[in-house]
Amino acid sequence: MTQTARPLRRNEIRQQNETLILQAAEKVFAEAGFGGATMQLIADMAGLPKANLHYYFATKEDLYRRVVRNIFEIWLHAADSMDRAPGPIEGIGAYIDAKMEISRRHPDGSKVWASEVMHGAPVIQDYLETTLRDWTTGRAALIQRWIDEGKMAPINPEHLLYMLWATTQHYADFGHQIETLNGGKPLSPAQWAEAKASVKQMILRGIGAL
Amino acid sequence: MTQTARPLRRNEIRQQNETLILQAAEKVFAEAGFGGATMQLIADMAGLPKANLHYYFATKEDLYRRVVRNIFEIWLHAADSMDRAPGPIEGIGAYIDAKMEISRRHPDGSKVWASEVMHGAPVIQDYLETTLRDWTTGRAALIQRWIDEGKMAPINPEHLLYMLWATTQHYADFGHQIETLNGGKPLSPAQWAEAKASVKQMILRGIGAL
DNA sequence: CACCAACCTGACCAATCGGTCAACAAAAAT
DNA sequence: ATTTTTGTTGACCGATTGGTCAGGTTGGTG
Repeated sequence: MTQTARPLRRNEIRQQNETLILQAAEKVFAEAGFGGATMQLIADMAGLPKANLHYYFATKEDLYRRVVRNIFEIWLHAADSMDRAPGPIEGIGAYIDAKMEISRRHPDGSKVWASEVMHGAPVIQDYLETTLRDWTTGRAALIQRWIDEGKMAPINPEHLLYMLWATTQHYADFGHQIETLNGGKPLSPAQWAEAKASVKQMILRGIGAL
Repeated sequence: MTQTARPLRRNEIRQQNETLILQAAEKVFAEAGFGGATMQLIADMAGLPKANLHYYFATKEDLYRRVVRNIFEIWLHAADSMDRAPGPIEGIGAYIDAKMEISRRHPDGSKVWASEVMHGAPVIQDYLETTLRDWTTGRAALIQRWIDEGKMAPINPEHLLYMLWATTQHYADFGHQIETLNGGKPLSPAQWAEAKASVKQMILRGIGAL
């Protein structure tokens, strides 16, 4: 006999349904893009009537904005390990590990972000100009410090950051292509480990840190 | 007095309008995605009535398919320089140059391709499984040969190819983000040259070819 | 010149979209 | 127990979508 479900309290209902909708939305936005996604599709995937979505999120754009912000937050935290590192081997190595792990576990979020930026960042332009810009200049300064201390080769820090972003996110955004080239099967845990190791090895040697 | 336009011949009309529509479509698909793009928008950008688009391209999907194929063709040709190279420095260096130049001159095409793959390649899956797979295994073998000849460090060839694709296409797909971080201005010719040099330096050193 | 095939397009249509709303159910507050 | 707030939903709406089509125009051909 299954236990009869305890009636939910107000806070629980709200939070449960919001995360349920957000998860469904992330998936649908990733698969169809903002323009191709429909509230009906998201509702079906969440198992709720469409009108219920509009009770929690006023418009499609509001819902989309929340999804994009969630991913951005995750990425910002991924760089924490970079700051507390004595040098590029540990710092950039840990950053690659963290970002590869995100590509593996949140591929949909990564795709939504990529799609948003590709279309001119219509809803998160202010984030790019404030939070992301500050973040970037900060890390560029950190990299420059490592260069000045002789811990790595003299390299344009911004282009290094672009390479880190591009390479790690590629495994999420182009996961379908990689899967197809892998015989139609997703990367196994061992293959993920090899991907991580390959990326780390090439980049760390590429910046003269090895 | 402007010269009165000579009446166009049949072949010219067809070809002229098709390329006009394809160019407009590439731009609109890149900016709005497949789902967000509308035939009306493409028609306006091409300066033709919507019904005329359907005369040359039966459906929106047909038009989209043609756009995607065009980009794919361009990318395939970019690798020609890689084959005729004696080693990785010339071969991979030339490939990076070619792909960076494509990112610079065909950013819209690159975005359409990225969007297509991100959404599960609904219209070019067969190309991925045939042409692209053959291409990839061929180049991976070429890289492996270079490794065996001691011309570069032992590296997983597939992950190297992924890094090449990711890094070069990033400058097209995430061009808006790069532009924002560049103070809101597009990369200058000098900055593009530095981007190219940085990418080449990091990757060629990363694979132990320098 | 007459004729045909290719080209052009305003008007139209069924389908679908994001979003609204009135009526109702359930939980919390009084 | 009654009232109030919060959550739920089927039915509906105006707007927009991809696509059609009849009727007209234009270039090639004999």
